[in-house]
Amino acid sequence: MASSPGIPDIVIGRLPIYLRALTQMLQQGHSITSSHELGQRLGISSAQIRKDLSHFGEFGKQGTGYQVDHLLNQLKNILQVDREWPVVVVGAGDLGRALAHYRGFVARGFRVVGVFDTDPKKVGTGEDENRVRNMDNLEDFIRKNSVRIAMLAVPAEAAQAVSDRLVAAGVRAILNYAPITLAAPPDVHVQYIDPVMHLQRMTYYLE
Amino acid sequence: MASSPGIPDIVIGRLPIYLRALTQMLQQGHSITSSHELGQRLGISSAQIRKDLSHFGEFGKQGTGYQVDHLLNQLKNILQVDREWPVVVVGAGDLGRALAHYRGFVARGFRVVGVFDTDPKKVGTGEDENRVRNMDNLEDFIRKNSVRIAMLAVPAEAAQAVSDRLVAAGVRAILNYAPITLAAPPDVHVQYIDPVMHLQRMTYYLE
DNA sequence: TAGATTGTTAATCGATTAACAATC
DNA sequence: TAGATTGTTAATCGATTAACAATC
Repeated sequence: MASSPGIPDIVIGRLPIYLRALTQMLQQGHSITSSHELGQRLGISSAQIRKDLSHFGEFGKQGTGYQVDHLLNQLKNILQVDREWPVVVVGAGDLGRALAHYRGFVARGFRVVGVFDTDPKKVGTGEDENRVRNMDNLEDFIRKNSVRIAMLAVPAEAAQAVSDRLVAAGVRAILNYAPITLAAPPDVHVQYIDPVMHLQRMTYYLE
Repeated sequence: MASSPGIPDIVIGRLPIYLRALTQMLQQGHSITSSHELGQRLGISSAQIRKDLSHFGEFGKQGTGYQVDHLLNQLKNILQVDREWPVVVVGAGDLGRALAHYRGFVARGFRVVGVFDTDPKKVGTGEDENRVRNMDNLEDFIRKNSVRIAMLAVPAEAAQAVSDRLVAAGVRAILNYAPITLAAPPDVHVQYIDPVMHLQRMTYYLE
């Protein structure tokens, strides 16, 4: 999770938000926008958006604003999603299969190229790229396909062990759906998705 | 999303992380811990953990640390997850069904009490509480069951309209899986889960 | 030109960390 | 008692915001 250069992590975290909003704007036919308009949509100040973008260059025009498609492409380039990253899904339970079937990845830079599970009943089920593979072949597959990104949808008890195998095989980014904090080397990026944590954050404010 | 009292939002957001780690510690048989130990596990400084907790009271003992089960219960109380919140899932696609089937909610304060979809082919499928209900009955169901929390797993195009209906019916917390920013009144809390945004955040650092 | 909006600097605000007295 | 760790204060650090010259 180390970030050597000068750009704050929190800024990087907002770029995908901008990217998503700009994509939507383009779909809605907006060809020009401004930091003010974008900010209003997202509940972010216009100053923050301009400041964030200024870390990477100048993308706008005084008096006019930003060309949506141009800014979009710049952000894709910065985030390195102007290409298609192969991704493996580990765990073929309900969630793993939902991830494997999800149609929204490709348009945004990712393609699920392999799904893995230990359960012999699950291995072999599913169509094409979603055919569930045996976990024994995990490392081979990752190496042969130069996979750098994995989504982890196994039970909490298994998550750390699987994570270690992924890292050893060359994975450098893990999106972990198991509700535990993973231990990983500093050059491996881990992000967490745990719906319960989001819900618990909201119940604090309820009533 | 308004937070009137003095406790920073960012602090509230860390409490579920502490809660999760403490639960795991208890399972592993630790009955006592310290801010230092907890911090190491989570990659957070011990000072920050003590500072965060100090907003809510004094939960430790000098020289000793924290009684895990006691701190756990205190945090559950603060976050209001020392009870069981009824939750509806809207959208019975792959993701919605995965959420409906997920066994991990109940132990952490939430119970899926209803699943809704517009598709007549889906309505009526599923067992017991997971039986998919017709969207026409959404408002009635929410009111009758005093539901305050919803998980939104519908296509992006439908999300805003469904959100408006949920809010009108009394929902005050929405966990949105659709990849769009929702517009909602200030007293409605919205959290977002978009795996692609997490992936895009990591690709920035790859290579 | 007049109006609008950028990119950037300086000021403000808030969060994190370091340090330590209190005390178990 | 001696060692350890809390809760809290003050210092540091970093992020956000306000303001504005530049300029399209």
